[in-house]
This record gives sequence, structure tokens and C-alpha cells, in this order.
Amino acid sequence: MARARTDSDPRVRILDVAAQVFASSGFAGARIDDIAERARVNKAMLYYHVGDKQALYAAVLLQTIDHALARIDAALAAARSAEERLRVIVSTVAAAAQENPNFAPLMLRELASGGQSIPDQVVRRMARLFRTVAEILADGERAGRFRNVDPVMTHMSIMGSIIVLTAGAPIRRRIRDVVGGPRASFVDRSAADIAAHFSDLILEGLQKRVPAPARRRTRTK
Amino acid sequence: MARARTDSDPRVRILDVAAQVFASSGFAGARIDDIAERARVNKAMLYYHVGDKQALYAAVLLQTIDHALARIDAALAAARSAEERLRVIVSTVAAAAQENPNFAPLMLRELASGGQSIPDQVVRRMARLFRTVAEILADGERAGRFRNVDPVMTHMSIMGSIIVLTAGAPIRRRIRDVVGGPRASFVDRSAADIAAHFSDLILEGLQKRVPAPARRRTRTK
DNA sequence: GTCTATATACCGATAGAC
DNA sequence: GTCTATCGGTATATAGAC
Repeated sequence: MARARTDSDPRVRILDVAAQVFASSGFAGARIDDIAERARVNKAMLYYHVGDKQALYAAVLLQTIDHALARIDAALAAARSAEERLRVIVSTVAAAAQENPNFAPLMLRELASGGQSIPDQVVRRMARLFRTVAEILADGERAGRFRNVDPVMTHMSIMGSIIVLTAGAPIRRRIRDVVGGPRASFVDRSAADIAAHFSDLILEGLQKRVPAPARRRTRTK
Repeated sequence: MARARTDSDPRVRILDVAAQVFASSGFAGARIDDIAERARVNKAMLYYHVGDKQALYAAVLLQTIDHALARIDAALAAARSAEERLRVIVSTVAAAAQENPNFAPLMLRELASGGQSIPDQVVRRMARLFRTVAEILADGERAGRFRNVDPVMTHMSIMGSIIVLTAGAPIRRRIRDVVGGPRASFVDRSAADIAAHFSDLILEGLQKRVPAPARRRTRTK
């Protein structure tokens, strides 16, 4: 025991491959035979080590979100102001999503099925992330930097945008082929791009601002 | 012919039920037997009228996005300024998503699978919506009302947030049960709520503005 | 712990009677 | 146009030898 959990560990390979297959085919579309073959283990061994399909899926979800949250925690340790902390969250989630291509699809599929098969362990981790963001928003508001916004709406807007932006690359590519020529920078977005543009957008949107010397008319409605 | 396409039309019932089943179970998880039974048609009749599973799925996607786009077009006809037009898009998409509970899950699942099975017809409609939003952003920038932002990022941020916000209700409910008590207004969000909060956020984020004078320090914790 | 072989069930699609 | 019956393929899961 205390064996290094490297690629030589069958369970590590299985979870790795399973994450990939579940992400691209969904739970119902994933094939145990496929996962076993690609992980170079016998199918019976897969059942022996991880259990049935549901258990495998739950393990994949837990591992995926844990990895992302660990990154966020580490990055958040150094951040101070509310603006900075929010920016760190956006850039770290974007980086984690880009680094692990399975993250966004897995979350999107769970979102689509109403999160019925999300284990409680995973829900607790999601709740922790929400609490963190809510605290940041409250801090920023107390400091007079942020407007008063609904934390739930804001948190889901942030996470939703990052995840959709990350997972949207293939569809953007198809849309570009229809919209027309090789429009510059239409498709390929690095995590840094996504983080920069989006945290700008959201931070501008949150910031308390002087009603702008009412040029002429501000609102239309 | 020229028969009214009401519930008495088997094809209408089939597409209706299929949208629901594909939305909640995904393509691989959907069962033809299930769809046929719930649409009260014989399975062989389903194949006779709509074709195989892929054709049925494509028809569902097309019908779903067409219905949403028709609403947007109608609502957009009356809007003038860039701000107003963007607000109309946000509120109409939110309303359409809330009204048709299959819309968000179907889009999320396609997003997760990279849109491989989206028919070209549907891609063209998505491209048209993108073009509309891009024009609004360009108009607003020309009028000195919006900052210069990337239209692709912005469009996907907007659509992603609305869709995630709409589809996120069940997961919010699960998170609430973990985060704690019946926090007011944590879960149930009307389309109007979503549209109002989010279009505020995005419009503030886009607006050209004078920054607020920094108060003091930022941190409480 | 590892693999082969198989139980068991289901699902998409169609043939063919009426 | 409508239905029954069924083919053929494939999926998860396990039994049992080694």
C-alpha cells in the first residue's frame, strides 16, 4: 500500500478514461466495454476495482470537482481585495476548465439532467464554492466597491459563462463556418483570454459607479 | 391536408414528447419505446411518420430553436436603442427558456457534446442570432454607449448565463439544502427575475462609465 | 487478483399482415 | 396508414476457473 497513484495504478487509469468517456458521451452513452478497453483493463477488473457504472460515474464527478476546487483554494490564498479575489476565481476556474477538458462537459450534462445523479459529497463542494463567492460579493459591497447584487444569480452567471465559454469552442467553429470567412480570433480562446474578457465584463458589471454625468438620456424605458 | 397541427396530429404529439424525453435523458438515454408510448402512438408509426432516432432528434432541435427565435424576432421589432435591444434579447431568451423547459437542457447537452449532431439548419439559426447580437454591440459602441468588447465572448456569456440560470433551478435547490435554511429567494426564479438581474449585470458591464471614487480599504475578514 | 465466458435484458429498427 | 411480432445487435453485470 501507499503505492504511488500513477498511470501504473489501474484505478487511476480507469477514472481518467472514464472521465473522458462520460464527458463526451454522457452517462447513458458511455460504454463500460469502451472504458475498460481504453484503460487497458479487463472489464471484470473494472467492476472489481471501482464497482458498477453509477459508482464509477460518481467517482469521476468527485475527482473532477475536487481537482478544480483544490486549484481555486490554492490560488485564493494569496488574494486580498474583493475585486482581486473575484478575478482569481474567474481566472482559476477558467484555467482549470481549459486544463481538464472533461470538466465543462460533465458539469453541463449534470446541469441538463437537473443534477439528479450528483452525489451529496459533490453538492457539498459546490455549496462551498458558492459560499466563497457570496462572501466575496458581500465583502465588496460592504467596502463600497460592488453594487448590491443577488449572490445566487451572480455566482451562477459567472460559472455558467465560464463553462459555456470553455465548452463552446466546437460550436463556435461550426457557427464561424456559417457566418463566414476566417474572422480573426473567432474560435480559439485560451483560458487567459476567457478569464480576462469575462472578469472584465463581470467586474465592470458589479462595480459601483457614479451615475455617469448623465449625458442626455440614460435609460430608454 | 392543411389539417390543423394540434394535439390530434400524431406528429405534433411525437415531437412534443420527444423534446421532453431528449431534454431530460439525452439522445443516448432516450428510449423510442418510451416516446412512442407517451405520445400514444405505435412504435412503427413513429418510424413511419418521423423516421429514425436521429431524424426525430434533429426535428426536435429545429422546432425548439425555431420557436425561440420567432419570439425574439417578434420582440425585437419594437426595440430601438442598443441598450433596449440587448435588454429585449435577454428578457425574451429568458422568457422562452422558462416557457419551454426543454430548451435549456437540449442546448446544454449539445454544448457538452460539441454540437456534433446539430443539423446545419440549426447552426444557421444560431449564427443568425449571433449576428444580431454582434450588430447590437457594434451599434452601441458606435453610439458611444458600450465599451469595445469581443462580440463572440459577449454573446456566449449572455446565452450561457441565461441557459445555465434557467436550467440551474434543481441544482440550486440541492445546494440550498446543504448551505442551510430556507434562504429567501434562493431557488425559485421567474424568467422576469433572471432577465432583470442579468440584463442589469451585463448592461452595467458593457456601459462606458466613470469609475467610482475608491472609499477606503476593502477587507472585512 | 485476473481473465473467459455467459447470463439476462433491452433497444432500435423492420417485416409483413390487415 | 396502422398494428403485431420479432430479428439482430448490444449493453451491464457476474459466475466461475485459474
